[in-house]
Amino acid sequence: MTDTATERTNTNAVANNFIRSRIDEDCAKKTYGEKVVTRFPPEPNGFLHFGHAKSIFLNFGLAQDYAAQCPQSLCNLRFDDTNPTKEETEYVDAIREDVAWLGFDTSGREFYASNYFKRLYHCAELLITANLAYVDSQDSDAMRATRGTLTEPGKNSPFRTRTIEENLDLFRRMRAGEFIDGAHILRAKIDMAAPNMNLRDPAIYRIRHAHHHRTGDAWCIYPMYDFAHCVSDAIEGISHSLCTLEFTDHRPLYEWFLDRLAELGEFTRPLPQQIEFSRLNLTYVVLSKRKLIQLVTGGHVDGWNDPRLPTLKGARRRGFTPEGFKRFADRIGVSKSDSLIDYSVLEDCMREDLNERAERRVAVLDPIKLVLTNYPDGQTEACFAPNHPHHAELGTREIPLARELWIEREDFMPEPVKGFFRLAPGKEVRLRYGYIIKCTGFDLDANEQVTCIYAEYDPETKSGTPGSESRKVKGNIHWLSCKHAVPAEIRLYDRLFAVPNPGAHREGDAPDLERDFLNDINPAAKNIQTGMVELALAQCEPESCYQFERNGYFVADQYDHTAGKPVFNRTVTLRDSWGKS
RNA sequence: UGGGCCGUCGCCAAGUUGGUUAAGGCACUGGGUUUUGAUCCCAGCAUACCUAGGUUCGAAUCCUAGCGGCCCAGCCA
Repeated sequence: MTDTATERTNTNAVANNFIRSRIDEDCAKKTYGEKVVTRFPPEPNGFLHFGHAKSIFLNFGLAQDYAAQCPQSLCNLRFDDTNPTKEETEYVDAIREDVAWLGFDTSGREFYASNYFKRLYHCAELLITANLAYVDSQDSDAMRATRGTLTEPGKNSPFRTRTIEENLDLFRRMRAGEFIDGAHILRAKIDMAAPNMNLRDPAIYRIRHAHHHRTGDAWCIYPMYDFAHCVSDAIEGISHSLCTLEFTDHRPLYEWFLDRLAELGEFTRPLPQQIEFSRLNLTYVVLSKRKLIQLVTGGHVDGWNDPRLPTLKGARRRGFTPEGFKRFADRIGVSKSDSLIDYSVLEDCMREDLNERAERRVAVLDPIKLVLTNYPDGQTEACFAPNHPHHAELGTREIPLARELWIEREDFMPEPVKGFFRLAPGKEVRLRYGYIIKCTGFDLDANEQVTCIYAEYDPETKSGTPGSESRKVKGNIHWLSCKHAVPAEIRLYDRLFAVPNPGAHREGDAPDLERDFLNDINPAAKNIQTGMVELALAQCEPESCYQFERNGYFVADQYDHTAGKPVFNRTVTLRDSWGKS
């Protein structure tokens, strides 16, 4: 193990990974001089999701970390906008916001593949001139038919032998708009018999008479990903171009383009290198763009920022935090093996972050009335609760106690089961920050539902007073004075899907059975109810995070929360070793 | 059955120019603190690195043969 790797382990910092090792080598050899330049290259055709968060922390994090030893290290936000039929400005703005939300300032380092259209076009002509690209006039069906299969080589196009002059002429006319979509296509001249399908004369430029969100109608031909991406990397001086595993087979093509262009004098070495890592797989969610779109357009969720959705917009509204995502990214690491991360890992990361930063408050989510029969009617007294158990400097706040209180319905059992140590007839429990009480009875309605609970308090046991510690009770429940609480809309969210792998085969399924992931949606993932909260909670700002004691972490809704109508979303519950067993 | 990538504890993941006892995190289990069944603290947790052979004084690391998983036949990215 290297010294730096040992340090990382000892300081419990980010673990070493194969990408860092590669970069370390390049730094040691000064391959790229004093810089490590990465890029985050989303296509602006959808919203960013949890998988992108992994990539963002990887790319921006690397540039940030290496800035210490390689001062010129940077990470570019680059919109990969080479397909005008799918991309929109709306997404560009949303992506920029999400990246900023995660904590990365992209001002001054915002790039677009479309900014390089002229240069890309020039590179294409260069390849044609070098007899390394040709205009094919077969239609897409014919191209598919001659591409061969995984086990059989393809056949050369009849247009493969066109002269350089003819190719140049046709390509220029393509660019001039003389042809309709699909009439011709520019292909790299590599090898139709290559075992790697990507090398069988891949398409470089296609005709698309479409309006581009940034270049308007200036172009009617657009470069393909494989061509645009490597050239964009080279133009921006990217040193390490990180992408997911499915692009591994594209690397030879990435290198082919850049090597040829370097030989032709268009780029100087060192050239950027592509390195692949495995994409994020998470249980209980779907992360494919197609499925996400289906959920939104099919009305299965309430828009792209639905708190149930694994989009960054949804996460923010759910109350997930950038710091929580950072923890998550560090925890799952980076490698090339296919991994499946349990959703609880993400939830734990959010809990850990929120535990540290969220002030405590009291909310009764499913209120039932408790009457202290020996407490004077009309009397009110102050109880004091710390705002954070580990941070005394955050102070305390006053919580008024009176005769009639709201407590959590599930904190009372008329006939307690074994191990239940909250309130039950004849049993004692402490009102958190208040007195010890003893249950003396309860009312039932016609449906045998508990409607009211009665108890007597012990005046000698008030929290914080001398002698209050003399008697210990195991149970400790939260409460709110009826007169001093306000109703709030409480949105209880849970995992979007009811099964770990939505849409996947299950044991016992017929081999040919096709399951629809939509059928695996968890109908209980959203549950809206009215609870009672501390008075001051209504006044908080949207997006304020709190721990509602004994209930979980909640956030004031980004859009709907107002002082007049408070709305809180449950981010994640507290861990509960009682509920488990 | 073409090519590429991967296979180390329940989940991640170091280690892979062969060298004594296979990092770390999460989960889990046990104990302690605690006015949140939360948090926090302490301890435990792979004679074993997909399998089988082989090379070697010595192999997770090298060789051979298998097995298993993922990706690729868009004028998408």
